[in-house]
Order: sequence, then structure tokens, then C-alpha cells
Amino acid sequence: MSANPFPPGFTPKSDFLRVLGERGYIHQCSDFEGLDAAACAGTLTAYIGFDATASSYHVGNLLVMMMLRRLQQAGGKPIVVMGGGTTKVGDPSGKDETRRLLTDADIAANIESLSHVFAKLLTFGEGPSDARMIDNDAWLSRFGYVEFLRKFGPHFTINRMLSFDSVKLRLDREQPLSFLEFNYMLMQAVDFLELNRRFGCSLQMGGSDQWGNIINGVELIRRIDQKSAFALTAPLIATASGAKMGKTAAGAVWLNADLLKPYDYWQFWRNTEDADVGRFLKLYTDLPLDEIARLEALAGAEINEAKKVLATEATALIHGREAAETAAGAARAAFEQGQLSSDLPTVEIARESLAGMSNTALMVAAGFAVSNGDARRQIAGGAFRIDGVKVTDANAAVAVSGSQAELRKGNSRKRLVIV
RNA sequence: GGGGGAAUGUCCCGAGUGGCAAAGGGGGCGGACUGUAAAUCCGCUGGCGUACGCCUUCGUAGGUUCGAGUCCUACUUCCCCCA
Repeated sequence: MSANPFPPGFTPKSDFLRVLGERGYIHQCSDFEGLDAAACAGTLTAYIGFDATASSYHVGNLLVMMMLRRLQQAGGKPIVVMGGGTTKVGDPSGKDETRRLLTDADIAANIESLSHVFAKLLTFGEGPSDARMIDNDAWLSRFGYVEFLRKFGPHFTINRMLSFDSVKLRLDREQPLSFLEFNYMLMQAVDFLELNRRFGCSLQMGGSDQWGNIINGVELIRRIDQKSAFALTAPLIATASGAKMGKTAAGAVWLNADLLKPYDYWQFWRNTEDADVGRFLKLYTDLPLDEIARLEALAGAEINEAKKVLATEATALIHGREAAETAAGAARAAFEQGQLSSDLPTVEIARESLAGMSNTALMVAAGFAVSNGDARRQIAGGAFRIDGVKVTDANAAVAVSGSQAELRKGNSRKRLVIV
């Protein structure tokens, strides 16, 4: 059981805080008592801001998305703020160098591609606890420079801004922090103020690296409107062996299906470390806690059953129940029955081009190697199999006679080749 | 304004006397062992070529040299001291 995230003597009365606490989402809160009272008093409206710097989110972003889902499940109203405006400036938190500036067109394209995942996790609409999505460019771009400075500048001191981790990290590493980025925290604070006024949004959530940014918003609301608002952050999730969540060989574990196939997404969860299964079930699935407790208690090789449940449930949330079952079935056929499954991710190669193709080229084509040299080294290390037969000669022609074959790299990465 | 230092393999940290594809970690990948896990041990970790090999890399741009990560000049960014 995870440690009690609440201060001594505090027991939440609201479903929202109780569930977040039980399932392990809570790292820090500006005022547990006040937030709990607000959650009990009526519909709690909370927001999380999301960057639009890439075309897909990855599992590292999933945690806070789940917090919005929990809020809605508890009767609250979630607001997704797309950072169309803030992305024009760039959040320095957690980055050790300045990102290249994105064009407005890039940002618009990213937002389009990013929005879909929220529809999977939240119910949108006009009802009291329906989710809303809003782009902060709507208000941030309206301000003139002098107007912005006069309105909000007096409420921030450089002394304090310099003390925030996002700034200190950059300074300590002797990396430049541009004035542009330095302004990011003001913009995020203004977001919170604006949402508080428009929708009565009184809570901002985020990752633990957002604490400083969120607190700035809480204080701005108190100073300008004399109202109370709250900050709540989630812990940084790492695996039991300390690796950051969501980084694998192939890069980030993307949530968009065009960047990472549901099958591979399922595999990601299937390969969870034993020690993380219970924690991840609580965070990344909707299964009830007693069911999770049962799964978590499985010992030895039986814990694999829990991992399959985790994989299927987590995949169903993002890619739908059907895709999750398909992925589970493909894995069952490929791993447990040793059969070819047409549901494995496939690589299609024309018969003519296969004729003279070397094993090296095939491995690159399958996405198992990033370069020919990499493929050669992998083959030398015995990493590559075709239909279970280890490939030994990197330069030999591919030995595939039928119309399809199973490619395998390492113990667990599989692809189907269709000729 | 003056003086002194720093920037290294585009994942991170970090050695580096003019001969360097560049020590060592971490991370990652692969092999063995397993349960598609962890731990442990071993191997790999710039690109192209079957290969003697070729190409591109040490903040940016020039220069000296047969040869430059290493020396010189200018620039960019950061740190420290003096004013």
C-alpha cells in the first residue's frame, strides 16, 4: 500500500480527493482542507494545461490526463487548456535548453492532432460536469505588451521568479534562459486567473514540475480578485528500477495510434515490472481497488495475468476496447501458442524487392534497426530471428519462401512480414 | 568596462599531452538466465561499404600545421574575480 499522501490528521471528505489519494495521484497540494471543502460544496471545476509542442502525447503525459478523468468520475468539471498561446513562448520547466520556436501553423496542426485523445478519456459537452477544451491563445494573444506588463507585472517579483526550480535548473546548468521563456510563468498564472473568472475554475493540477507555475496562478487570483484557488500536483512516475516513464528503445510511448500501434502500446504495459503492476493498475485503469488488490497479490509467474489485465485495460482507455482485445489476442497467439497472427503489426514488402533483399535491409525495413550498421551489429549479437530461426549472416538474402513470416527482435518484439 | 575560466560523441554526465571515431560512467539495445518481469554476468552503442577503406563529428566562423578536440584570431552563450 502506498504511503498516505495527506498531512497528519487530515481525511478527505470529498470523493474526488479520497480517490486521488487512494490511487496514488497526489504529490503536493496548496491547501488540502480548503480544496476538500470546495469539492464537497458543489461542482468542482479544475483545469490542466497541455503543451502543443508535438503532434502526440506520450504515456508521460497520461497521468495528469487521468486526474481529469477521475475528477469527472467524481462529478467535477474538467477543463483541458490547449496551450496554443503558451506554446508560442515555451515552458522552460524540465527542459535544459531552449526549444526552437514553433510557427503558428505548426501549433495549429499539433492541436488538431492532440485533441483526439481527450475525447477518449473525458466526456465533452455543455452539461454541468461535461468537459471543455479551450485554447489559451484566445486571451493571451489579445494583450498588448504594455497592457500586460502593467496589469500583471506588479504582482511578480524577479527575486521570487528566480527562486523557481524551472529557472534554477537552467541557471545551475549554465544554460541560457531567454527572456521570452522567463515570461512563461506569468502567462500560465494569467491562464488560471482567466479560467477562474470565466468558469469559476478553482483548481489547477499538473505534474510536480508545474508546482511553481501553478502556485503563481493561485497567488495572482488571490491578489487581483481576492479569491482562493488551489494547486494540486501529481508525483513524477518512474518504474520501480528508476527509469522515467514511457521511454523505450523505439522512443517515446506515444498515445496516437499513427505513431505507436495499439499492439505495441499493449506490449508496453505488458512488460511492466512486477513491482509496478499494482501502482499502475490504480493510476492507469478504472478497475476497482479490491480487484486491483487481488491482481497485485498474485505471486511469481502468476503476476503475468495481472500484467495482461493492465495492458488490456490501459489500451482500451486510449485505443478502445476492440483494439485492446485484438492486441491481447495477437500477443496470446504469438507468445503463448507460438502461432502467426495476422493481428501483429505488419511490414509489407513486394515479392520483387524481397528477391535480392539482405537480412540487414529487412531488419531496417521492419523498424528493428535505425541503420544498416545497427542492423549488422544486432545480427552479430544474435538479435534477429525469422520464423524462430536465428539470422546469422547479415549479407545473405532473406530466407522467406511463403507469403508471410514472423520477424522477431530480441525476446519480445515481433512483426509480421507479408510478401 | 578590465581580468580569468568553461562549452566534447546531438539521451545525460564526463576524461582528453598536436596523430582521435576520441577514456570512463549512467541510460539504451542485444546475448545468457527467466515468467514477454526484476536482479546478475557478457557484448554493442556516428554514417556508408562484403572488405584493405571512405565520409561526418568535440559551441560558431576563419587561420597555423603533413596532420587540430587539442595551438592562434573573431564571434555566441555561461561561470568566477576586479571596477
